[in-house]
Amino acid sequence: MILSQDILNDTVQPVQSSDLDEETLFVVSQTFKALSDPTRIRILNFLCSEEHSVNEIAEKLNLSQSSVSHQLRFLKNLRLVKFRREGTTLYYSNDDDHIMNLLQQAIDHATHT
Amino acid sequence: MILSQDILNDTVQPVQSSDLDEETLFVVSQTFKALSDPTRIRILNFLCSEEHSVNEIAEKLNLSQSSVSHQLRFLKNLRLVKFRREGTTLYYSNDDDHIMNLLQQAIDHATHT
DNA sequence: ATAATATATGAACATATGCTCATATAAGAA
DNA sequence: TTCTTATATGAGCATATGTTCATATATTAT
Repeated sequence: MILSQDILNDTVQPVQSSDLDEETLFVVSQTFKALSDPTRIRILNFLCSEEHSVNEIAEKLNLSQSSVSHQLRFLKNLRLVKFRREGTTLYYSNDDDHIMNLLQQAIDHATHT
Repeated sequence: MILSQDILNDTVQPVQSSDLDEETLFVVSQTFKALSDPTRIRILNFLCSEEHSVNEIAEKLNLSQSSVSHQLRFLKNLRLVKFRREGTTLYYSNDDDHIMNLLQQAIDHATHT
């Protein structure tokens, strides 16, 4: 069985550490900050497979509507999620496959250890 | 040119969102928290290629010795870095290639955008 | 033992974060 | 319009976080 980790570890070329400019530093830290909270991780993981409304998220994950809404705004500002309206209901979904991939790798890493 | 991202995106199988247990949630969030601070990102990026002493890190990155030491303790607790002693000098280095890989991917993603 | 150098640590402080509560807004139904 | 449902938002609060300052510890040299 070939895991994505193995493929990665075999193909990445040695990376040299160059100084990171402030812009990059900000974007990277913000991105990881988004993934550093259990509630946001659960929301992103829930949105990983398919779209869900705010209330669905709140109910399934046992969170308050307000808390979910606040976190979704955070994630939307970072363009990690997007939404589509249907009447009064907003369906949120994944908007950044690459970051979702990072999350999945970390989950695999943590689970598989 | 084949990028690691392309390889990844082509090989990962669709992931189903299952509920994450508390343990996994904690480990994943802690890991990303380590990568969510600009200072720690700079330190890890600096240690990416080769080992450095505490003072080297502080001088090269223009940080206080105390701040670097505190952050290194944080990173060591998460087993992201390790150290080796030589006299009174401690040389710190990367201790988790997989997480370093995540960081590099995020930096590439941010830079390459 | 004393001094010098390298690193670690604890307290204090300012700021950031995430939650709840109450309320506002928005869209559709009656 | 009024009511209902779904979501957004701001204030307030408790906790977490990152830095500095002062000092402790550890290793080596004299």
